[in-house]
Amino acid sequence: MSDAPTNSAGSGRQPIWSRPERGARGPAPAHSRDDIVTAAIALADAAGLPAVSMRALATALGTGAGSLYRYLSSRDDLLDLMTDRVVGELRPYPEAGGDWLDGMLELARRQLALYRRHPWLIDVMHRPPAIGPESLAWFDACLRVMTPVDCAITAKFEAIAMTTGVVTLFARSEATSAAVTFPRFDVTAYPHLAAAFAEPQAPPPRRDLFDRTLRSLLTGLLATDPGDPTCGPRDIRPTVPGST
Amino acid sequence: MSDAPTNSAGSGRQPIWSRPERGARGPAPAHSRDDIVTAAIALADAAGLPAVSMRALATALGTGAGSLYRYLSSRDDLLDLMTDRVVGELRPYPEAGGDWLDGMLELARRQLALYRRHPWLIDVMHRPPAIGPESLAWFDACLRVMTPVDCAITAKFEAIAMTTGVVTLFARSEATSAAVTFPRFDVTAYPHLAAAFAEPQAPPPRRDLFDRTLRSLLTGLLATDPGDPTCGPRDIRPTVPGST
DNA sequence: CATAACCGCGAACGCTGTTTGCAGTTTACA
DNA sequence: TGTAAACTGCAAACAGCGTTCGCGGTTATG
Repeated sequence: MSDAPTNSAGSGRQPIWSRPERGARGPAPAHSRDDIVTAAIALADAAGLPAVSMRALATALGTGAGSLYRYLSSRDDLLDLMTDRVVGELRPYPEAGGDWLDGMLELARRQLALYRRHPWLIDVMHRPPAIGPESLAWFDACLRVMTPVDCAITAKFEAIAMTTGVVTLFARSEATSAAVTFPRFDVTAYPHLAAAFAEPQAPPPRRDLFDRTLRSLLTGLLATDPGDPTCGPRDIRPTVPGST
Repeated sequence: MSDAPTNSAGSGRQPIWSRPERGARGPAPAHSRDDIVTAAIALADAAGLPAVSMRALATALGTGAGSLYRYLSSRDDLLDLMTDRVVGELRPYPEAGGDWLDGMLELARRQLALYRRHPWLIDVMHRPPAIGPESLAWFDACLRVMTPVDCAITAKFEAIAMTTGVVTLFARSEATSAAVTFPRFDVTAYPHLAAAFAEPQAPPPRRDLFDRTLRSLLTGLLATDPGDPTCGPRDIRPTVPGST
């Protein structure tokens, strides 16, 4: 557990979405990619990602572990498919036209809800992401929401990356909040920490930390540097979705 | 790989730092905790975290895999020790007195440098952190730097958590930047993405993304406490074309 | 001195992802 | 139509992992 991340692209093979689901010669496969992914997601939702072993998945499908390699070239392929499948749950995406910051916040909130619905996503996301069609659609939706923002595309990509990153931070923080227990140390060596714990317990934490964090981040990344031509607000240029 | 994170505290045992390094009865141990941790870090620095298997580590120490369990109750203990050891490399910590934002940025930069020096830290950090003495010292340093900020302690803890989280985001982004390759899809289904790729390649990405991100984040998180002028502007919402 | 505790060691357990060879089935092509 | 290639399912096996267990030898305590 918790070792170096890998994904299917790391092994030099092309992603699973560009491989045919079945050959044209032999008998019809007993299962489909969708069936396998559905069963795997059910297992992960029920008992976490470690429960999705090739043997357990095969058992759930009523077959053997080795047979799964007729459909997947590796377990990473399976995780890629699972990820892209649940990313599809983020649909339908909001239309362009509203405030871009509210739009991005809505997308981020939906993403956080997805992490809550499928906590194993937090574990999967450790690996370099394998971008499937649904992930591309989500990217596209982000760019559409940010259409009114007139800055370099790289800045928008940065904003997307940081947004999803912050979402994962919150998701992980929520998932492990109960496990963060400070050990009983000799706190005299840490005066500020001791003072912090000595203070009267603060009121319940602000509930809008998620929104505030993302608002600060996005405005800072996309709108705070008017002197820099590569980022920040410029002239209003009417943009049409889909136009180059 | 990339499965559910665990740490030594998860198994209900007390952290390794509160367990005696050796008993008082038998022969002197052939190795020390520090030796083992040093060897493990050397292995991880050289070949990544997967290279730090109990067998490989034992071989590097000239012993057997099972013998390591005289010193560690699990591999998670080893990872905890490794983490806390390298966190010690963040010392010496800056004195209080300067601008707290600059101080936090300096701490964050040092943390990022640590991730670059020990890339396996990115993989280790997936697990809920086991807080050792060096981690506590780092926490204390953060609180000391933020002393002039007059807000609730919970807000400072939030700021620390988000800061280290953003650092890990950047570290992971740097470590896997070469692996992020978009697949050759039919981009016609993703008009905004296609438009983004059709645009002339943007100039090299801004170098100060790290600083800008953290400045936006920290000011946004800590400057919202009413009645505190030292925390900076309260309304950082800029004027962006397209936003209502 | 005896006893309990500790150390190093090697073999083994259960688990993982993955590979391989075999038998049976379906399709494509000559 | 016949044959060969390609494909499927399956069980066994491989290599690796973290971890446990029982063994003899060593050390400190009562």
